[in-house]
Amino acid sequence: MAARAGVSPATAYTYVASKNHLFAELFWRYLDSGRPEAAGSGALERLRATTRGMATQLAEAPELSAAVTPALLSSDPDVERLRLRIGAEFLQRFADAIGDDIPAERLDGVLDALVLAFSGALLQAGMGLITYTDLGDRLDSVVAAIVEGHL
Amino acid sequence: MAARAGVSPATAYTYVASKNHLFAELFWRYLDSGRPEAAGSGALERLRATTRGMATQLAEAPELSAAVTPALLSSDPDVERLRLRIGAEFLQRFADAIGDDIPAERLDGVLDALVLAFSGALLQAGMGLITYTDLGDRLDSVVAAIVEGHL
DNA sequence: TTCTAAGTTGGACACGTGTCCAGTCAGGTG
DNA sequence: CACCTGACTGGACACGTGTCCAACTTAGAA
Repeated sequence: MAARAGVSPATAYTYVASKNHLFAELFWRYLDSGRPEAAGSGALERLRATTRGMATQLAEAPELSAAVTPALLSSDPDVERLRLRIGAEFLQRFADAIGDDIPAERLDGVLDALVLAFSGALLQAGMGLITYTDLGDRLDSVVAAIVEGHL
Repeated sequence: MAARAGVSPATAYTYVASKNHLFAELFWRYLDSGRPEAAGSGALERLRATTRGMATQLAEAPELSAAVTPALLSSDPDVERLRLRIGAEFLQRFADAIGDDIPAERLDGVLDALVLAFSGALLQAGMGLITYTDLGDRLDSVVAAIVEGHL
């Protein structure tokens, strides 16, 4: 990557702390570039639009998505920062999608379940167990299973 | 580890393919050693007993649990085999816990959500975002959020 | 006894991922 | 003009994770 950027490896390390940090940074910027404006009449519809949107985005950059999975596990402080930001971003998007369609006393559990399931799905895609293309369909049914009964 | 086993590193590599394979194998054996006999009167109760049991087990070997998280991401064929086995084991345990308390046409989605959420939780614990000790509580509310409305 | 096969070994080698540092170079400042 | 500063560089070095191989040991078969 340093070569592609026209600098020496040593110089590259003055911009990013590690390979993992580089991947995490790229992923974060890519994710951030695709902020959704998930509209829809109900929480389920908006949630699905949200996961669909993210799944589509990931499917459009499968190498990056696959590379970020192990990268985000690093204990590198710069990676940790981005990890938290990415996690918070997921949470925010799901919360926005739900709006106030789910009673406050159940919201945390549902959000938690959504974030964990989404992380799990990313993990499985990162390991090649499912393709990033299949992510969307898979998440549809999972999202439905989670929010059903809370609306 | 070779030194602890009293053999040379070269010999160790005749038994395991890689460091990742070693961790995956140890984790699988550890997981397999703690097969639950989750009994209970309802699916929710049995599911909670199942996740509780696994969370407790993981909490008792946090180093191993943390080590296996990145290890399982490896593309090493031996790791891949174990990964599938471990995933299948999770699925089986959840299916057993649910029994026939959830209608067949919804079972797949619910199981999928449970497995993904559980993987996600393992991931978060492996990254140090939550402790293995907190896993149990966290999973309780997530499991409830998922199966609620399907019973 | 001799031979064989399996298991084991030290040590050389390779690659990826960084770290470190002395030195160069270009651009702006006085 | 000389000087300074900050960015950049080659190259040496270090560590972890494996791979490979010729040689050695040992148990059991012939």
